Amino acid sequence: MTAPATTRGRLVRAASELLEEAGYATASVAAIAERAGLATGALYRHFPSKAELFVEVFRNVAEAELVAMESAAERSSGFEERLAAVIRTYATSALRNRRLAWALVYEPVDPLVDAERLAYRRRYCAGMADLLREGVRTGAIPEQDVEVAAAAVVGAIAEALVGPLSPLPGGAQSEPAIVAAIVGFCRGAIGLTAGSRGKESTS
Amino acid sequence: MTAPATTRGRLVRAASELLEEAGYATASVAAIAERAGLATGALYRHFPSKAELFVEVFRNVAEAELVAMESAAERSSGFEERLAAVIRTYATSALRNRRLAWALVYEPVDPLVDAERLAYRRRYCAGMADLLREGVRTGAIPEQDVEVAAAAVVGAIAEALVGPLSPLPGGAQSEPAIVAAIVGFCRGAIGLTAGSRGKESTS
DNA sequence: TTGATCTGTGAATCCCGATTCACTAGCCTG
DNA sequence: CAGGCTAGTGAATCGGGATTCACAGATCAA
Repeated sequence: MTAPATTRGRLVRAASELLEEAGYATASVAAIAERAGLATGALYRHFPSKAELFVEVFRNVAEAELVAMESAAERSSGFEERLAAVIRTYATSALRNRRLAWALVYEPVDPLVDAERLAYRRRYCAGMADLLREGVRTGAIPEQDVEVAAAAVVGAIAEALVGPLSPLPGGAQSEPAIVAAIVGFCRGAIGLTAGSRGKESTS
Repeated sequence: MTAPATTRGRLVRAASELLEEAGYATASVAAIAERAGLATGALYRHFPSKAELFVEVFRNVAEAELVAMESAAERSSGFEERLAAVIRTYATSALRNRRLAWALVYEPVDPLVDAERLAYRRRYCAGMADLLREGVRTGAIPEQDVEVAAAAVVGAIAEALVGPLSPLPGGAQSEPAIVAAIVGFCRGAIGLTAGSRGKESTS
């Protein structure tokens, strides 16, 4: 986000940008190096392989994402607010950059990078499970299988936001509306009273 | 499922099997041909490319899946039963063969094959949206954004079942329990009263 | 029987992107 | 300034899998 002072930093930056713009597949070593203003060989002075470079890219992005969600959770108090804040944070960020979100969640990558992504998802899912557990403990939501519920919540958000079926491509809707619909969906899903469910009037 | 009478059929069969067993990446032309008892070149007598072969494979599997779900829906009456039947059908089949389900939903494939997969998901999602719309119309579930809800339901199921975070790999649970948890989750998600939510007792 | 067409063979070829490597340029240190 | 280090160059190499192709056998119609 700030200054890619070092060459290494510029490479990471270039790789991130290409990932955002055109996906992992298009982010060839040649392209990355060129964008960083280097020749292909130089990349290997800084990373043992393309995969390792992307491990770092993924780690960066994922870390930032997780931090944002954690701080969002801390900023709000009470189970319901926390849940909404976490979902909204993720949803908003994913919506801001769909391609990146897609790469982070679904896009095919080397096994090495995949491991990183998996770790990220696990942490995200674990965090969600913790949150749900808290809700169950305090009686905010009914007894339930929090592991499955957490996975399902994560999946629901991901699919609704970045999946190939996501609403925008087809029947355009405003982003806030989508986010609201998702929050409502998830609330109901885990047993909170529903509140608004996105669409107020029959269209 | 029945007789791979024609050579073409044997190729499709072989490709499906390899897809199930080890995924798209491992299903090289050489491997497919070998399993079908042919030399690599022969494949090209029947399909213009590997991708086109897999388009057919995907189409077959997806078609069967959709038919199964439709017939499940028709066999049951009333919104709640229909919904449960559809989810249970999908969940059960995915659980029976996770690898295939994964390939069908997430695994990296050529653009050509991807288009086929996308079409399949769209149809599935559209079906779900129709079902939800019916629910809204009959008053079984509250007014809501059925498009987003349908996508979220599909995503929740997929993630909970075949996603890398899915419960089985880690903390083993019985399949029926997972299916039940998912059905409960989805019921709540769209605004049905929850009923059982999978876990009856605090573990 | 002849030859035309179809199906199959499998080694050779192509393609394409990651990786290597011989070499250059700047820079610090004694 | 020589020697040694780091950073960088970009063409050549490598690897792996899809695709092609020159060459059979088999079948069938005339």
